[in-house]
Amino acid sequence: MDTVYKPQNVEEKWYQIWMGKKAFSPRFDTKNGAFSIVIPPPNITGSLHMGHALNNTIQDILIRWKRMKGYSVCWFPGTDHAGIATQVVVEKELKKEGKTRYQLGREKFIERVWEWKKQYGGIIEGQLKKLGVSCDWDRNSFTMDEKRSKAVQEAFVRLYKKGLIYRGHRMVNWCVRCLTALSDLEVEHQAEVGTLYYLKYPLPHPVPYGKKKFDFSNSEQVNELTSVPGFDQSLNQHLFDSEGNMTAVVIATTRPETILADMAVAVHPKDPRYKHLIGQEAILPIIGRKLKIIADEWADPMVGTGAVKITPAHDPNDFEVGERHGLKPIVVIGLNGNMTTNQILEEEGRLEEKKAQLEARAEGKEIPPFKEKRNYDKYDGIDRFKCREEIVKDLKEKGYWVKEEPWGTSPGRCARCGTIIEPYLSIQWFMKMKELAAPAVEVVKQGKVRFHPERFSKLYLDWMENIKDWCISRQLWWGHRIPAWYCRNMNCHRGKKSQIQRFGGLIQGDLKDPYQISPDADPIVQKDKPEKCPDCGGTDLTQDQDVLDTWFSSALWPLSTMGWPEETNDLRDFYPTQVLSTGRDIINLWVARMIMMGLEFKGKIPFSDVYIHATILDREGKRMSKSKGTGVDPLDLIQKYGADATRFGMILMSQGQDVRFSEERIQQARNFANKVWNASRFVRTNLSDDFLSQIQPKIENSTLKFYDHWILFKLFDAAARIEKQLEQFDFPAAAFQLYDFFWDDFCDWYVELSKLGFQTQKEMAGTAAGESRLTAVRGILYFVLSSALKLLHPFMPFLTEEIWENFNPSGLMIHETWPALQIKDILQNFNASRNNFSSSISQMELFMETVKGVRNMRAESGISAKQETPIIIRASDLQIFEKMRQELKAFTQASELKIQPESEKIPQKAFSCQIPGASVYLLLEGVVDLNAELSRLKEEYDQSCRELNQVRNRLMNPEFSEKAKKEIVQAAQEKEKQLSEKMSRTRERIESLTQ
RNA sequence: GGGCGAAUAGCUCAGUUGGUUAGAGCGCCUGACUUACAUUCAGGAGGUCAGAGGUUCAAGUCCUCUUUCGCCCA
Repeated sequence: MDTVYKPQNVEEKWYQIWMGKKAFSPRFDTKNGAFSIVIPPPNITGSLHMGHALNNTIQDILIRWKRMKGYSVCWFPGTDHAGIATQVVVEKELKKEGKTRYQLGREKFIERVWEWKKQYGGIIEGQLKKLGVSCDWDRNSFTMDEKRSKAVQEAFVRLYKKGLIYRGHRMVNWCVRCLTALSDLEVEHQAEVGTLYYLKYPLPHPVPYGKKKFDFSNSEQVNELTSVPGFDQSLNQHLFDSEGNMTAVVIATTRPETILADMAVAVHPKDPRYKHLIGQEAILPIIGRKLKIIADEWADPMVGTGAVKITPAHDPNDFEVGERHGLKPIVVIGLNGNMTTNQILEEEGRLEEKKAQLEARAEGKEIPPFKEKRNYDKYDGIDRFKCREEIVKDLKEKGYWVKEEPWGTSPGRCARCGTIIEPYLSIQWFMKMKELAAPAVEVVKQGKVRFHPERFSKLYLDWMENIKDWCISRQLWWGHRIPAWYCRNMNCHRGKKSQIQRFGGLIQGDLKDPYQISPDADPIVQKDKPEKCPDCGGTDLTQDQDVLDTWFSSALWPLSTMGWPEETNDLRDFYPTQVLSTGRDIINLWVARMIMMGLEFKGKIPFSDVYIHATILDREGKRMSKSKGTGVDPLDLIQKYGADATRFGMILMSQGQDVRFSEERIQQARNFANKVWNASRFVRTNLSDDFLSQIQPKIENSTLKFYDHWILFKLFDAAARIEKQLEQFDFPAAAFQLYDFFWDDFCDWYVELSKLGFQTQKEMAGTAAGESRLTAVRGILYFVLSSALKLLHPFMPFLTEEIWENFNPSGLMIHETWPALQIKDILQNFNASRNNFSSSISQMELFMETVKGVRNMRAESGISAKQETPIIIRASDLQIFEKMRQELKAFTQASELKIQPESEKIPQKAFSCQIPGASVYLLLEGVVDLNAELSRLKEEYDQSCRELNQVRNRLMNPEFSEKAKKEIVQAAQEKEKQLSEKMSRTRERIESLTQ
């Protein structure tokens, strides 16, 4: 064994061995039942980031722990096809070749994506393997593979037939860059400072304000006017003529570019400022369209002027207002985010002229002008934000701009590309969520599905209880194509209903609308393509162009990985799973949907415990970002420190819900791995092969010393805590427990003490007592180390496996049995009594106090640790010190150790310290700096005095002894006794020095 | 606007149902190559627990308010 652990040399080897021996496959020969987890499938375009690394480490800890505990364990791995992301990646590749996906065509493009997937889609799986995950790779799944696609089709058809999936003409979130609809959860909002523009819409004729004719010179009337809440007097000049009649209405908007699509002006029905305008008309600037002034509660009197323009085609709320008031939506922003006047042109009968213009442009001919020019023609085809500037400029020039002010907004942005999304009216597929959510709410409320930490259930419930229908169709090519077909026979009843409709979302320069089929269409929904139309028998059928949201297939993941809808053995054996571990950002996006689908299709929850792990942030506390270069690549860490250290370090830092990454933690873990390695090396070199070949070395309690008992107690205590912490998903606590036990207790104290055991054996070589003591020390070392290695294995699989080979060459650590250590078993195992153990433990504590006291004195007095010095212990109980004379002498580097009753004279030329029940003196041969010793003692005395006062104050309070628990009062009394005893010893010492 | 979380040593973080002198790692200072390990060992310094008020015999811990920061939802 090398003196330094080199992870790079062993990790690959062990992963191959585990794979070769099928160590990750479930074993059904156990009595403990099943334990299964489905992996949150990483995206095939992605590469391993810190979130993956942490999450998969957590799952692997659980999996390896349960495997060692004897469960039939299965971890289902797999990847996700990531519709948009993958399509974008392949499109970029095509762009380098100067091609677009449209040139390739849908089929060819999809072939191309599969090729890409074959080449790069497995990268992340390889990266997970580097981390050491023990997934059952024989059960690997991909959301687009044949089985998973079948599950998607089955689910879609069943939900459609139940009426839980429907087509609808609705306002959706549209990404003008990705050219697809998005669900609400894929839109992110971030506060920004925008502008609120106040624009004047003139009235066709003056309207008297209220009953009276309004007179500006009449202060009473002005007062009446301004007494209306929210009335902005500075607008008077824009609103009234000299007669006091209203001549215009001022609206406030953040999106002036959409005025082209304005269909009404709305005011609140109770708003006194505008009561008299309801039912009147206003004239839309630039366009000249006459707008009805309508009363609708959507208009908020507190915002802007209280009057608001209504653009049914470009705002979800306005759309609803439009529905209520029968307003026609007119689309003026195209699918790509550029303005389009096509619909307006169509209404004006000028669309043919535009077509001619486009054709002329395409052929390079002279472009014929419109016969009649309109002043809004120039906006056609320009970017929506550019258009905003243009329109504001034009409104200013023409006197319609009143004022503008900064305004807080939070525009929706595409979660994938950051582009500001456009509310877009289109035909999409939706899933009805209320009905599906109801049972999924119940299972969480009843505690059948538990979140860890618990508070995340609130997040889940809040969302689920206010759930809206889910837009599941995407205008992409890569994904599960919706299994719906339409008849195109115009003579067929069904075919007529399916007729292609065009909506406003035209892309400028390409008048061919994306294929849209009437919202009234009656699709044939089934898993495979129908041979003919069930109504007319015609074969001219066309499949829906849309694919499903990737999350649709993810929602089925726990079912589909196990082969649903087939009644598979895996479903029988492993569904439901026990734990789902993931990040909090996808609780609603993914976890909630899996619960709904699991209940819907299997009638069972998909998992009982949801663990939400910490989010690893960068050093500044910001989200790690690849583009900003603030990301930490876990593969670099694995390369540098080893997979085990990366795993352990991440766990150490993963406390709380947001964690700043610190490489120091990984280093700490690397150092720990090395410590474990070297301690194992020490133990191994002190064990003979013969010893290891014995099944279980017999250890007689009579051969055990106090520190043997102590380390056993510490081991059992640690094991019990670790077990509990793992059960409670407290991984950092378990890791720290292992760290502290192994390093502080085992290495720093026990291993050092055990060396004395080996020395003793030398001295007593050949004697029976020496031999049995040697066996005992070896036995304890082996027992404690091997137990600790097993406890450590789920956290550091490679290291422990590599070490284990040296102890047990024929077996694998991954197959070892988890140490079931409980404090009560300790006595039985070692045939010892409770008293025996507890006195050993307090003896060890006293031993450590004494040693630390002497070490401290040596450091403070500048005596090297090596220099042997006489030491005197004056104690009330001599026996207890006599019992550990040998160990004390060795650990304090005493040239001579005297254990004396307190009646003995106090040594003069010495440093001293007080420990419970005794004073320890370090005798100095040369001159003792008595002043240094005195000031040290005085400080100690003062400190004790302060503490004593605190304790006494508490004890003197009658309420304390009345109300506090007995143990607490007793502890305080004990403390007082100890302190006053210590103080009298210190005082005695001070007096002896000052006399 | 609503909700959640955080604020503890120079840095990153622990701190169980309130109960001895508030801990760890790193960093810093002092000393040591002690036959498993310098990725080590021994010792030390360093904290008004964000601020104010309250409950209690007792508050880092519970309650209220304030300040700062992060996240989520609308």
